[in-house]
Amino acid sequence: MENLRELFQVMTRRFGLLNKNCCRVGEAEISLVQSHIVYEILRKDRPSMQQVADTLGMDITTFSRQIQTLVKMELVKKTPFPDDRRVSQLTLTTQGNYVAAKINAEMNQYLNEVFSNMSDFEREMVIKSVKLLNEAMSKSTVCCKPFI
Amino acid sequence: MENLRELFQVMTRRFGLLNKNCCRVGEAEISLVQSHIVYEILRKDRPSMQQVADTLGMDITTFSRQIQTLVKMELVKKTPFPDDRRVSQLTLTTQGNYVAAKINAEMNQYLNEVFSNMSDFEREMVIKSVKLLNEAMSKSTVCCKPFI
DNA sequence: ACCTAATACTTGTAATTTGCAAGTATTAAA
DNA sequence: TTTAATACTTGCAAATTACAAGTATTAGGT
Repeated sequence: MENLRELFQVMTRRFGLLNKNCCRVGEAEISLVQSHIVYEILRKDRPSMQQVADTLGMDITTFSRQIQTLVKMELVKKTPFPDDRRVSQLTLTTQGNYVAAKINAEMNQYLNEVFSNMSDFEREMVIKSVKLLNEAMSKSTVCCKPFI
Repeated sequence: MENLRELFQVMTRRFGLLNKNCCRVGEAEISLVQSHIVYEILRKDRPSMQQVADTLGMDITTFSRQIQTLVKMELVKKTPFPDDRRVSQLTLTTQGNYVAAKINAEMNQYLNEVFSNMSDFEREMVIKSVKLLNEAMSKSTVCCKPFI
């Protein structure tokens, strides 16, 4: 059998680099982790800090400080949750939404370019495969902490 | 069309977390970036610093210091290259090889578990897809700096 | 051969990021 | 009503990062 790990290592590294390069939006420059945070806040509905931190596998203290910076940058808003005043609900500001959309567009542009090098059949196969992988990984018991 | 970016974001995050969790080898604990470095040194034949740094998309100064730590940990050896004394050739020590092998084994164990949730057909398809993706990404002009 | 430029790396420094310990505030459970 | 658990925040101190500026070596032009 060919080397499975090598295949996946190279693939994930490429995507990691992609994420790294795609976080400059106009004047606002956000880090890789910050872009992941913004992405998750967009995807979920008013999530709590703990929720997002768990999803991303981040230490809550590190996360807390990252949120502080994002709030200062006026990309994220923290509102106390009325039903349980310990928790803060996270939302994106208008500017935050803009930044998220911009990054999203860049990523999709890249993905489309990647897929443009494939036939329709191949494209379908790859998409199906990624879905399969995601499902299979979520079933795994070996790894990893954040069970998304 | 379904949301391409979401699919890939989730997949790469999972693999990222996997890498993060899989770097504890006995007493030696190495960081995520260090494990990437060790992996690349193993894969290449006596690479130079610049080579590995480029492959990983790391700043050479950051890389230099990471190598210093890995040398102190006795996982990596730096030898001056006779034909060009500016360059240092990187190799793994015995212990370095052991650590690399251990991490590799863990990763493969995880991958095997993931694949055990699939049929033979699906497994073949996924592997073929990852290969396709790697090829397509390497052809892209949009991204990313390190052209591996 | 000789001067200049380019390459391969290293160090100074300063900012950012990280996580453990230990804190506060609030809610749940006994 | 006391105790425990949860959701976060701050005090640190260590690790990581990158820009600027350095050294050493090699390549190129004349």
